[in-house]
Amino acid sequence: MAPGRIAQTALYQEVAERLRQRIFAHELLPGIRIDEQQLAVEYGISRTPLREALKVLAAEGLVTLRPRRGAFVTEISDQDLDEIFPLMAMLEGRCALEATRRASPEQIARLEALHRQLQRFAASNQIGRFFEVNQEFHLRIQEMSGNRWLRQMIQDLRKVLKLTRLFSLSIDGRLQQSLDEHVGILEAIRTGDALRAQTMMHDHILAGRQALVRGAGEEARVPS
Amino acid sequence: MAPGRIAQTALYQEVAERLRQRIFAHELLPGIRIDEQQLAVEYGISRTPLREALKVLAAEGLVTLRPRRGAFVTEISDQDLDEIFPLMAMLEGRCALEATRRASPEQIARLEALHRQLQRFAASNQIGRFFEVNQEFHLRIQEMSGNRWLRQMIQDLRKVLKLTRLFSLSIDGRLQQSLDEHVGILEAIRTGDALRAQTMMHDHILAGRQALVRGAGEEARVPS
DNA sequence: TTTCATAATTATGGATACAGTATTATTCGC
DNA sequence: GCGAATAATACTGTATCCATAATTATGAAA
Repeated sequence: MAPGRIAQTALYQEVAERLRQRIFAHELLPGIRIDEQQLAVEYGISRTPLREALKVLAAEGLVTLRPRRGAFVTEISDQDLDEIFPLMAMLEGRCALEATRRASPEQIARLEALHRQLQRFAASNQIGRFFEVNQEFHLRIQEMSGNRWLRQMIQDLRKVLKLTRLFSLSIDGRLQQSLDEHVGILEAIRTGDALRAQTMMHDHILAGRQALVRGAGEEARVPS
Repeated sequence: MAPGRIAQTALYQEVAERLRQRIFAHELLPGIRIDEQQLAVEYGISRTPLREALKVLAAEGLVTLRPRRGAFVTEISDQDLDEIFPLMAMLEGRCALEATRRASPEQIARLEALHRQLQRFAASNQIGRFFEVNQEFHLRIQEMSGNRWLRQMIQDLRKVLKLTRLFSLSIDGRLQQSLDEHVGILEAIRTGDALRAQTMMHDHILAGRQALVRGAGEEARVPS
């Protein structure tokens, strides 16, 4: 093990996180086999923590373990996407509902600050930054809902979604459309209209999926 | 390892399943520490597959791994229940909605057969059997929804719920009330009223939680 | 030339051994 | 007698080793 490491977190957790990042970065593409031995050598660790990390990722659905066959990055089908997005819409809609009911003025102000950041990144067409802050925006609302399990569930699904190359935001006009939808959501939260916030968030998520379907085939390619 | 075992599934999966059953049977109570070494000796296996099994259970939320402290059976608070039940209600409601839209006459007939079984077990006050078939009833509707992710999500939450001793069905009158609610759900599914099926299932789940809250303190004890 | 069977190689799954850290108990000092 | 510090013990975390199963390659036969 590398000396100087404080090792407060277990090694298998670190390995799991590194693998997650590589999967999310599409460096490890869905379907390919994850070579335990090679990775162990590459990371300079033994196979034991690596195997434990793979078990964790398998439980998250990011990798699929075939007995005696090895670990493979999970492949997500279009049908999976069609099943997951409506779920996400429902769950995030619920978040918006609960968040609206419990929102404090400070929390709303924080959301609006994030929204202004989004506007800036959209104006300068910084899609990467927009993507990050957008995640932060949604995460914040999930936290505001006060329901730990609801938030966890959404995060788990989002991990699975990150397996695919979803660049709905890079589709022409989607960035502005997304911003407009955020304005509506914020408005509903600000005025305390929980049901409207729920509906708008719900439709916002589904609109993301719609943009994907429309832009199918022309999705951006990222050189691994 | 026991000879004669075909061992198609990995050992860690078997161990995980055995531990799950012991946790669900409340043989391993929430909060207690799971002794790796002792269990390894007890099962006649090494610590390696046991540790992998614990990682899986941790991902499911059944056990909590405290770094350098060991594995503990997860403790569920009342607040957790208050957060989980509305979620379950929403998710199972959604299942009922989708199931209604896709229901074939054969599937409906199968549901009604299960319902008749429930009536029999209720009449003879066989709570254990009722509980089992009740699970089957709900699971069937989840499968009918055709959404793999929705079903998985509900099953995951249900696992966590099984950590606690939830015997709402053993509370006086709840058995009959549950049956009545099922009648309503079945009626909605049969007539194709998806929205009504959703609402009724939603309320059915919440009613289970309500019964629990009312019956708090007087919950029945089940040996093992 | 293609297909099937057998053998060899490689990788996964499980066991055992070792090191490091945390907890607990005992002893010493105040 | 009580509290703190140090030492010992026990358990987690990691590495190495071994066995078994799967896959691939090679050779022979059709």
